[in-house]
Amino acid sequence: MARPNAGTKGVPRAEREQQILAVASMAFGANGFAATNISEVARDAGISKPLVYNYFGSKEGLYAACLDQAGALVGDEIERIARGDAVGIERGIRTLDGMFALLDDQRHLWRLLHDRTAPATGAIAAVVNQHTHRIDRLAHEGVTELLALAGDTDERDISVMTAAWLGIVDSLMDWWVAHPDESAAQMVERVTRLFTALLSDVTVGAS
Amino acid sequence: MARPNAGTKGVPRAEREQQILAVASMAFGANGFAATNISEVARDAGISKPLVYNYFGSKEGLYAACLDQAGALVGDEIERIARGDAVGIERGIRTLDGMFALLDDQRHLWRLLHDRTAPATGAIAAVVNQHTHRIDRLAHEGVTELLALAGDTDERDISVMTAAWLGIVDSLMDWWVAHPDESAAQMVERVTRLFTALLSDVTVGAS
DNA sequence: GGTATATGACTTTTGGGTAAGTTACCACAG
DNA sequence: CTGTGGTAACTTACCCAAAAGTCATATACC
Repeated sequence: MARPNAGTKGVPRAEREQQILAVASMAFGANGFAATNISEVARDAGISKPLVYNYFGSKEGLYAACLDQAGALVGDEIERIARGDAVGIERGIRTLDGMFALLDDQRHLWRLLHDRTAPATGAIAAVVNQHTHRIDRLAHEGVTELLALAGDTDERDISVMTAAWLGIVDSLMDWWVAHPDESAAQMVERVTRLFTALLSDVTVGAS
Repeated sequence: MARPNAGTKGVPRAEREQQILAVASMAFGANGFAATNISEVARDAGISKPLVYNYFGSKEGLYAACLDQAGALVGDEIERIARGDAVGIERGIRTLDGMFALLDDQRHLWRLLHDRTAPATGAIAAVVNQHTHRIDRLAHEGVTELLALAGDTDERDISVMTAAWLGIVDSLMDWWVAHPDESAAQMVERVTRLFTALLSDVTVGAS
C-alpha cells in the first residue's frame, strides 16, 4: 500500500541531527526539560517522532546532546577569553561581550545549562556536570582574581561571588531574550556603561 | 468492610492546608511546577492525593496558593524596607538582610517567584503577575535611585540593571539553599563585605 | 538487493483528576 | 450520659488524556 510520506528525503543523518538539535535546543531552552514535548519538536523540525528516537534514543538522550553542544560552544568561548590578558572587571566585560556575540541568534542556549527540571541523575547529570563544572571553574578563576585585587581571599566569599556573577549573566541573558530588538553591540555598551557608572560613582551615595 | 486508614484524623482544614502548602512550596521551589508531582506532595504531607484536590482544586490551584503565600510574605518585607530611609547600595543590602532573616528556614520560597515552567495563563498568571510586578516595581524604584546617584537615567539601563539585581538575589538564594550551614547573619556579613570590597577597591584593577 | 532514511499506527507509562464510600467528631434530643 | 444523625476529614480504587517510547513497514538511493 502506498504511504506517501515514507522513505528517505535525501537528508543525511548528520545534517538531520543538527536540524533536530537546533529545534530541540530552542524548545528546551524556552520551556525547560519537563515541559518540552518531543512530538512537537519533531513536528517543528519537519519530521516524525520515531526519527528523533532513532537518532537520539530518548528524551534524555536528546537533551544531553543539546546540552553537550551548547555547553561546548559556550565553554570554549569563555575559555578562549579567559586565556586572554584581561583581569578583574575587564575580564567580566569581555566575557559578556563574547557571550553576546556568540549567542546573538540563539539566545536561549544559555538557559539549557541551568535547567532545574532536568533529571539530576544518569547520563544527563554527567553531561551537565562536565560543562557546568568547566564554566564554574573558569568563573571561579576570574572572580578569584577580581577579589584578590580588592583584598578579599576568603574562599566562601569567592564561592558566593562566583554564584552571583553567574546569576548576573543568567539574568542578562533572560532580559536579552525578552528584548529581541536589542543587538549584541547595544548590550555590550549598556553593560559597560552600567559597570563603570556603578563602580566609579556609586560609593558617593552609599556612604 | 473495614478501611483502616479512612476517616478524619482530627486535623482541622486550616491546619492541614498549611501543612500541604509547606510541603508543596518546598517541592515547587526545588523542582519547578512542571516537574512537581502531586502524589508525591500528598505522600510527603502524610495524606492522600484527593485531600489535596479537595482543598486546592487542582495542581494550578495549589501552586497559586503557594505562590500567593510566598509572594505576600516576600513582597511585604521588601516593601517595608523600601519605606525606610536607605538609598542606593545601602537599600540593596538592607533588602538582602531582610530576605535572609525572613527566609532563613524556608530558603526555597524565593524560587517560586521565578518559575518558567509554570503556566503563563489563567489564574496562575494573575497571581504571578500580582506579586512579581509588585517586587519588580520596588526593585525598579531602588535601582532608579541607585543609578540616578551614578548619573544614569536611561530607562533601558534601569530595566537591565533591575533584572541583574534580581538575578543576583536569585543566585544568592540558590547558593544559600546549597549551603544550609550558612546562617542568615553570615550571609549578610559576606554580602556586605563583598559589596564594599568591590565598590571601593576594584576600580584600581579595572583601569 | 541492501542499507539508510523515514513514517503511521501502535503500546506503555505517567500523572492529573474523580467517584464513591469510610470513619471520626460534634451537636443535640431523649 | 447515652444514642443518633449530620458534617467534616479522609481514603481506596479508579478513569483518562497526554506524552514517552516502539514496531512494522515503506521508499529512495547506490
